[in-house]
Parts: sequence; structure tokens; C-alpha cells
Amino acid sequence: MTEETASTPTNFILDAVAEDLRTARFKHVRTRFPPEPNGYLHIGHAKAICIDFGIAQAYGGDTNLRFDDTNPVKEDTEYVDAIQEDIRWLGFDWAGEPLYASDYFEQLYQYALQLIRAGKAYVCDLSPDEVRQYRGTLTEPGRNSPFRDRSIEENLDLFQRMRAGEFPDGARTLRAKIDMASGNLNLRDPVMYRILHAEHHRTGNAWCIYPMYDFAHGQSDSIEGITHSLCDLAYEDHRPLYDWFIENLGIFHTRQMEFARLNVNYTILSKRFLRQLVDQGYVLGWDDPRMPTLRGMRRRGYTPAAIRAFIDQVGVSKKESLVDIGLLEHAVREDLNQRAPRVMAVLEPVKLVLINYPEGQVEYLEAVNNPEDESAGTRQVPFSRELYIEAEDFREQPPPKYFRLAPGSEVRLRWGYIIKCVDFVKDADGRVTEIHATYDPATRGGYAPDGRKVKGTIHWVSARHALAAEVRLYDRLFRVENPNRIEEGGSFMDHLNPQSLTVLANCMVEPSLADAAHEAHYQFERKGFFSVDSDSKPGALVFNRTVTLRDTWAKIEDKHKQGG
RNA sequence: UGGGGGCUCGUCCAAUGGUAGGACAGUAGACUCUGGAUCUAUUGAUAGGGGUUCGAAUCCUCUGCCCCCAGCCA
Repeated sequence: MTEETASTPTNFILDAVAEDLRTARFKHVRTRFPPEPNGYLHIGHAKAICIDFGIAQAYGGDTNLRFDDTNPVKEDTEYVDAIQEDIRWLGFDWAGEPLYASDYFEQLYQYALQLIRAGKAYVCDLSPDEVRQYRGTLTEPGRNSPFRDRSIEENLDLFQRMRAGEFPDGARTLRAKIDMASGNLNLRDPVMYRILHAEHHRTGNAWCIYPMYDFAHGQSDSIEGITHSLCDLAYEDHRPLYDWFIENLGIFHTRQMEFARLNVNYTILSKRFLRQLVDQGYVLGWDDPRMPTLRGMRRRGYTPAAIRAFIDQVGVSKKESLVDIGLLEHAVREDLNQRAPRVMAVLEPVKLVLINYPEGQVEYLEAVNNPEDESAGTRQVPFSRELYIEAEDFREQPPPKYFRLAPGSEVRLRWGYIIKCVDFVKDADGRVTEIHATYDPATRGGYAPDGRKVKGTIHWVSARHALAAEVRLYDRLFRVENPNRIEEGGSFMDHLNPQSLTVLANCMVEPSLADAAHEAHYQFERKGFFSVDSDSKPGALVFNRTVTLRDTWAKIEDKHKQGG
């Protein structure tokens, strides 16, 4: 029926893969997602995941999960479990068991031997500092290492002794013999192996030499029969080297293609910076709901479907961009609007007394659970003489176009009655502490039998039935659009938003929330989408605000304030 | 004064020599028991100059601007 079946927009990688299939460069598609297990996954990885898995899915291929664990000093098993959990949560699954670059250490070693025998690699005794000096600069060519022309026999001997542990860290390296004058620095005899007497999270102390990324990644792709190795633009300069190793080794030729990484405004997606936020206590952990980590977003209430939709909208290109976080917010709202049950919760309560409502009386009113989903049904909400309503839903002096409660004005209590404000009480500081109103018994359920128009509808909760709850409101972590841009001598920390977390400790929510499960999503009517925090317990409920609802009234009010 | 990339509405992505289109944001209106949702309409862009062509965002050329690379990190 729907002729315009949301034709998934194409992109240059999809096109290239289709072309490769058409020209029979490859007969099938196999991709890989290669995280380094040295941190938690974030929304930027979600883009890579969606691309890596998505491209394969699009052509009926599969995707390997391969941990890029070639640097034992930075990696840890703590992360390999978390990464797998996050990928699954996002909604993807890999072919077979998770793989590890470290599984190929022996094979990689043999490849190195092969290049040495071919006269294409040599053991170099230069110190790290000397290597830097010999490398030259961006505009000046480098110089050949004095060890460049060692005999094959000597190289073989030395490299085997490197493996045997005869030399201390940093004493020697194995280097590819390419071109010290290349304009591409990656081709100036890049280091293939370094000596590192460190325990590896999987291979333990079996090795004291470890391959560099450049000597591990391409071959790992090749070994696994990866057809398309999709990565960050940062590796564009590495592609000639990637190809060089594959060609000189004469092994299966994976095709590497690069796309622009994701950047989102008002946030930061550098593992190093995220780690600082955690280590220095600016956030409560990797799963702090303000963090752009998958775990943080999950706790905040973002859904996998929303994140995937967001990534789809962002698209794939080679242009470095800064995506508006509004797009992400739109994606969650759209998803949660369909699935989140509606519920009434008063975040900043003020008491409302219906002076003509019988004392002690309780009645149960029927409320629709989700107007977007009839199958969600209805529930009974207790109603009584004393209620809580939102403090901001009453104004002693209402501004123009204010539809809510004010002295003498009428408003509808959602699913309840139409009421009229007759009085209010203020404390010594001038704060409204109690509002008095009369209710119209003829309007039960919120309907006006006389057809009278009541513009405003507000949410409420019965005082004696309400459950106390803590609600955590989040705002962007940074005050500036691009916290990655740092002034001289400054730090991205300078741009932190000190108001990124607001805890509301005295909220009142309707009793149906008593057994709300962790991670359950709700819409608090008129306030936003919320999810149950992992700190939440029966009797001590805690909710996180995922995102507010669109608020056109706030916009109108802002305009009035500015316009005067 | 090296090498590699990139410049299309405010933002992100399309248009693959043939009407510059979509999404988000914005604006205006309709509807509404959520100032939500929904619906309708609407503003708004090819970095600049030259060239090829009946026709250029697309091809050529010159210029400008932006990003990445000098780890024994990935």
C-alpha cells in the first residue's frame, strides 16, 4: 500500500559495496566492528556500529565483533564484557563468538617473518626520540635509519630474540622498509612491532612484543575475510599502508573505506575527555545519565530504537559535521511518544483544596494510558478533596494567554473535574502554599455537559494517595556548542554546565507507579518522558527525565519576556 | 613551500549532466481533556571566479576556507 516505503536513503558506502558486488570484486559482504577494549561505548560508536552492522545486513552479509587488543597496557576485560552488552542492547548481534586481534598474534608474527625474509622489514635500534628525528617533518623528508640495511639473517635473529625477551622495552622495533621521503608520514618506515614487557588481558605473558595497529588491523581483516573495513576519516592516511601490508604479504585484500565520525553539539565524544569527567568526579560514572555513553543514555531513558533512528537521520558522509542534539531529542520523543504510558506526576507540588468536595470521600477516575496506543487501555486514578498540582500551574497574576489556574479562573483537572480557583494562601516569603477551589460535580471525567470551553487542563495527584519520589532533571553537560574547541591554556572543563543536574526530592506521583520497574519509560503528562533509575526502590522511587515535551508555552513566554 | 580529505537551507543528508528535495529546527494556521501528539501551509542553500555544454551542485580550471597526519596509541 504505502508506495513510498521509507526508501532508506543511500550513501556512498552502500553504493560502493553494491558496485563491488556487481563487478564481482567480492561475492558477499562481511564487515567488522573493531572496538579497543579500553573504555565504554558512546553515541559515536553507535554510528560505527549501525554502519558496520547495517551495511552487512543490507546485503545479507554478516559482521564480526573483533576486539582490537594490541596494546596490553591500556586494555582490560572489564570493557570487553560491557562492550558486548552495549552492542546487544543497541540491537545488533555479531557472527559467532567475539574475536580478538590477539588471537592472531602468532600469525602476525609469521607475517612479520615473511616480510623480513622478503627484505621488506628490518629491526631498528633507534630510540623513540631518534626515530622521531629521523622521521623528518610534514614538509621535510626523513632520513634512512642507520639500521635499515641489516642483512636478512641479522634481522631474523634480532627479531626472534626480541620475541624471546632478550631486550628491554623500547630497545628495538621492527619496521617496514618503505620510503623515508614519502609525503605520507605513515609510509616513512612505520613501526610494526614494539617491545612491551606487559601482561595482556588474554595472552598473559606469552608475548613481550606487540604489533602496532597498522600491522594488526589490516591483516586481521584479511584473516577474517572481511570484505569492507569501514572506519574513521582519521585512517584515510593509513590506507596506503594498510594496502601495502596486504599486498606485500599476498593475502586477501579487504577494502577499507572511511566515513566522518559523529560529533554532537553541546557534548564531547572523546574517550579521553569522557574518562576525565568520570575520574575527576564531574559525573557520577560512565553510566551517569548526562554521559553520551550508551550506558549513560540507557540509564537516562533513551531507547535503542531512538538511537538507531537518530543515526539513520544523521546519515553517512565524509563531511565532518556537528549534529544538532535536537535531532537526538526528536528521535527519542518520537519513539517514546508511541510507547510510553502516560501517568501523572507533580514535580513541584503545591496543595490544592476543593472546598466543596466531601471530606473523606475518594473516587476513582478512569484515565487513558496512551492516546497513541489504544491497546494500552485505561487505569483508575484516585481522587479526593486534597490534591497536589504543579506550582507553576497557578499564577496570582496570570500573564496574557495563560490558560492555567489563577484567582477566579477555571481549569480542568485531567480526567477529573472542572474547578474554579476561589482563594489562595501565601507564606511569609510570599510563596503560594495552598490554593482553594470549588469543583463542578457535573463535570466528572473532565467533560463539560453545558459545552463550556475550558482552555487549560492541568495534571494533579491525590494528596493522600500520592507516592513521594525523587526526580532528576538533566541539562546539557556543556554550555557551548562545541566544547572540543579549546582556547589556549584552557580546558574543555571550562565549558561545563554547572546546572546539568537538578534533583527534585519532593515530587508526588500517582500510586500506579508503586511497582515501576527499572528502565521503564513513562510520560509524565505535560512534563516530559521519564524512566525509572537504577537507584529506584519501592518506597523510594527515583525517575530520570529523558527529555522534556515540546513546550510551545515556554516559547511564548520567552518571547514575551524578551519583547517586553 | 609535504601528503590526505572536505565545502548544498540555521543543522544533517539527498539530487550520480536534465524541475535543487527530505528530515530536524523556525514561522503561520487547524485540531485537541497533555500549551503533548497529529494535520496543513511556509521561510530558507549549491564557498567564489572563469570555462565546457542546449543544459552544471554534478565535468574542467583557478582561488578561498575548513579538517586530519610528525605515538614504540588505536
